Amino acid sequence: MSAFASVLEQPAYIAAPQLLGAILEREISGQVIRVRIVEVEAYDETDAASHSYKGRTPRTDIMFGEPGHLYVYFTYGMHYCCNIVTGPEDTGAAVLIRAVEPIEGEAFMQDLRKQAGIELSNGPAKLCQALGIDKNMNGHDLTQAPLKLIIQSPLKKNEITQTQRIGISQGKDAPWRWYITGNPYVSKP
DNA sequence: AGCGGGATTTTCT
DNA sequence: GAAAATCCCGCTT
Repeated sequence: MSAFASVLEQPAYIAAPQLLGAILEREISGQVIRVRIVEVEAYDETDAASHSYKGRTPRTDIMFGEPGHLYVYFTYGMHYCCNIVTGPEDTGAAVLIRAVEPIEGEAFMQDLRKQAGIELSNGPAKLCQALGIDKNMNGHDLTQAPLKLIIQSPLKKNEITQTQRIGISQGKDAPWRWYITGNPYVSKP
């Protein structure tokens, strides 16, 4: 079994820390952008903060679908955020990507974002804009172009910080946020 | 440096 | 009708 499937078929809170350090490869307008995931949060249907908590709706349908697909949601009337659906299938689980670090194509990301430096991708709505992700990408299979997820070998435990999630009112107690310790693109340490 | 409002979709009360 | 897994801008200390 590939690393992709064996990681993502697990529950979100187990898959999430293993996605730190993974590479996202985006092809858009003939350009290639590559970034590294540096901050994630886990959500599932047992979790009051999750969109899937209150059951399956047209919007959350993707979360209950196949692991390894992309769940994009529109929020606050202005912003897109993207998640990686995890398993087991039909559990309404996903990992929110909160921050990424540019590796390649940073100049083109700046064109999409109209911002530079840390501001390129140190937050969930920011990185979606920098990668040109919108609702047309909802349900996309992350093994396929133009957006691929490439999972790397797991980071050492001392490179990862685990803490509580950000920007939610319910379920604040669950320590379901992970980030790469000391990485400058992390939205809030 | 820090607070407060605005933008405006999907869902629930 | 209001709140939400957010960000940005303008105003005040």
